[in-house]
Amino acid sequence: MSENEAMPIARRPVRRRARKRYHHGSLRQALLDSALEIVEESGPSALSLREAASRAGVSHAAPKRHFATVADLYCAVAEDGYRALREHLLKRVAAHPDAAAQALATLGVAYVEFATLKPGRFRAMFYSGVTDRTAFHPLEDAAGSAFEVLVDAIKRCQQAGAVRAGEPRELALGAWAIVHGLAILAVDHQLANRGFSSDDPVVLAREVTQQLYLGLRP
Amino acid sequence: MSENEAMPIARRPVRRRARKRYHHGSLRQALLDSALEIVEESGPSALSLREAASRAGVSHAAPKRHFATVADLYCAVAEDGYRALREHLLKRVAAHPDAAAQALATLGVAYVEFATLKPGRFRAMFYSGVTDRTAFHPLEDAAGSAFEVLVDAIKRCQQAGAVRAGEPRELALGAWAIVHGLAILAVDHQLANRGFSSDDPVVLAREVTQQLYLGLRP
DNA sequence: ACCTGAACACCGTTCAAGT
DNA sequence: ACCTGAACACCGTTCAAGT
Repeated sequence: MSENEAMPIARRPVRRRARKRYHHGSLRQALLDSALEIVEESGPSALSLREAASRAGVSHAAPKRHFATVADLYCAVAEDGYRALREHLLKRVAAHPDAAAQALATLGVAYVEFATLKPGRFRAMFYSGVTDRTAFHPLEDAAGSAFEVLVDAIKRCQQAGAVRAGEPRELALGAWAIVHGLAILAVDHQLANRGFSSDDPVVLAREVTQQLYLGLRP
Repeated sequence: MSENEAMPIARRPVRRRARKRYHHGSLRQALLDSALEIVEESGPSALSLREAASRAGVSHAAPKRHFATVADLYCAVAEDGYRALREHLLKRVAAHPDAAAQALATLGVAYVEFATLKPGRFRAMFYSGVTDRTAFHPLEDAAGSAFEVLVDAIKRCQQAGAVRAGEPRELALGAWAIVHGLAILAVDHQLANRGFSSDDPVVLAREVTQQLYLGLRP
């Protein structure tokens, strides 16, 4: 919005600091930090190599060595996002070391909570602009690690007799789908004005995870 | 990809046909058709006013009267998509006029089926590039109408004793979230190489809707 | 009312050149 | 190895001008 007009003045000190040495030293991380700023400020579609370079205080062609194309920068944001998501989930789950069923419910709510805390980052993680993300192995690994947190929680519930028998990964898919669907709909403002019991996605997440646990049948 | 190189030759006849009259007559529809072509060919991020104008055989500034900004074009694609989605859902549900529970299950599978049949269009409907879609009332109305199909199916199930008591809209939200999450993950290639029982999103949709119906509890 | 063509400020991407 | 600056082909958006 109006951040774009104010930006050249606001980032001058950053630019000077970054140019003390010709070799930046940690340009990759600086570009990633800029990228996170941009998506959180203006949404995933506002992310560009040139703007990230500008905020890092380097020329528009400088990112090339670190991010060959803009898709690489998007994937780095997504990878970083999956790592942060995993950390967030583990932190929330740690509060329920013994209660397996409660840990699973908390996990679902925490997923939606993560999305609402950093909507720009979450939307960037699932931004449809990048089609061939399966080619980026670090991203695939980070996404897989986050998913395993959910699979483990399902397994623990089964051992505790709190979840019915079945392939844990398959059950985890349903649990992922329901909270992911809710989170994506929430950050894309698709849930507004539709007569739901609350406007808070986290409250809706509690309802919806409960629905999945109990089932729709009478 | 390589469609871009071949395009100028391929669309010459269209251009001539469109320029027979100075006034195009139905430029809005022509631009929308071009837009659907583009998103299905190259994904939602490839959509642009200039490319749509070019395919419709008009100058790059011609869309202005019909779509003031590129966001308007995205919203028109999304609105059209919701109408098509509603039609698809109604068509599939019509096969089960008496069996309320089976109609509900079919609805969920049909949602994912729609996404996989027209992935570009489906991704465009939920493309994060447009942030303020709530301002576009025709889009909101079309989305609301599609959601009502699901709410009605839930109500019928409750009347038939196939779904437990509760606010129908709230139950519909959970059902929407789980199939929407699965559909989005599928069209964004997030389900590949994760060890699920099938690579077919429609098969997974059957599993997941069944999970929601039965519940995770033992 | 509807469309054109020039104009301007952004992009991504490439490449020769500098350190 | 890492960064710069010029260059080119795309965008969105505006605006005076044509029909």
